[in-house]
Amino acid sequence: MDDPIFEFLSKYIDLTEEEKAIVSDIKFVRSLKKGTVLLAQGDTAQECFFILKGCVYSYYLVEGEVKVTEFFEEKQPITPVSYTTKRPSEYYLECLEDCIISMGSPERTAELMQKIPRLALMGPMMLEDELASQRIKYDTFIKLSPEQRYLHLQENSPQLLERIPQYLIASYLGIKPESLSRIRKRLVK
Amino acid sequence: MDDPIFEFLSKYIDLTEEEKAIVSDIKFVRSLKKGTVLLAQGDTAQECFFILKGCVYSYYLVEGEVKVTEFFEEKQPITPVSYTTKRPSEYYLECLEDCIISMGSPERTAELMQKIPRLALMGPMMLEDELASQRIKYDTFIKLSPEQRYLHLQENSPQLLERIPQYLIASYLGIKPESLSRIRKRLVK
DNA sequence: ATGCTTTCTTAACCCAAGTCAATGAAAAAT
DNA sequence: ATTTTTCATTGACTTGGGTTAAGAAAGCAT
Repeated sequence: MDDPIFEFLSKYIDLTEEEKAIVSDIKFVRSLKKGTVLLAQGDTAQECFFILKGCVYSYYLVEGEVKVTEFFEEKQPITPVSYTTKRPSEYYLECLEDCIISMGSPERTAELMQKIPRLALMGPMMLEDELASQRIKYDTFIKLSPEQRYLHLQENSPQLLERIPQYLIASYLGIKPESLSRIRKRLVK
Repeated sequence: MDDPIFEFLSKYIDLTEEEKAIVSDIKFVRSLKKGTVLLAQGDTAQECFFILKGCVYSYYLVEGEVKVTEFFEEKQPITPVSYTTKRPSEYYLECLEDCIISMGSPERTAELMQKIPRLALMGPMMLEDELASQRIKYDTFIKLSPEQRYLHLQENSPQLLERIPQYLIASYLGIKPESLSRIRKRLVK
């Protein structure tokens, strides 16, 4: 059983084979086409996600303009703010490629917790990790200029530059596609 | 007993008078002069903080330049990343005014948890709040231009503009003091 | 293959923020 | 009270990202 979901869970908790079988039994996987909107602004999230295959991004629509805040890849969990707060989402979640995604619902989560109580310990641990990475993201953005942010991305997540269109990378860096083109040109020298 | 610390705790948990007495007994309060460094880059935090009076800010030193990431005021808890991870801090925490601060240590926290076990429930709740506000901060920064960020601050935290020197506000907005001066001048019209 | 759409690049021009330097105002130190 | 230091503003000039528009390149569908 080399499901990516177990590789992820093992970061927090060691499951027995029986427990893995329970998880496999309960989990709900769907294949989604590129462009599928997992969560729209204004809607309240009914599900959280775990990416088995593919790539998802989150963005705000500000006066008709896309402002990308995050890319998610394989083995990453996505817990929309709206899923936690039960209030309408301020941002979109959309598949950037054809995706295979495990969908989490409050009901399935409750069932899992009931059958494997110690899974509940994962919650705060994931929260802590999430908070740490969110802080790093903010601090990095504040500390660096657009050009430095591009270099930082190249250094730390080169695979994103391969798989994601440049106009979305530009948005993620807080600049326009034209500016990213110029930055890349400058850096070649 | 109108200690600000109880007003804060009541957001998460209702304490009886006896429990409040226990908290009062264990808590450790100190008065600190303006300019006191609560945590220096490179040091590992031994304490977390709760501001009873005064104002604290966090900043990175990047190539000799101060990059402010956050201001903390009365009734705000400060849990340095370094306190959670036990690794050296990447940023500074410093008193912007004379402060009265309640200091939290692992030992005192353990003692509190032992005497009032349900306080442990607060941890994940605070984490969740912290994560939400961190996300909002990042998203706001990404979505807005420097000028819009200034207006946003004026709208949402006008008291900060009163009590904090402009060159630190400028840094917090991601710009230079001269630029903030010009923005303010533009906006007067 | 062929055309159609999406994405990327380039160029010319504009504007806001950065830089450097000087001055003035306010706060702190003595 | 006066000196010193810190903070805020202004001006002249530079720089880098935004805007607009055009064309090239890469993907996609038929």
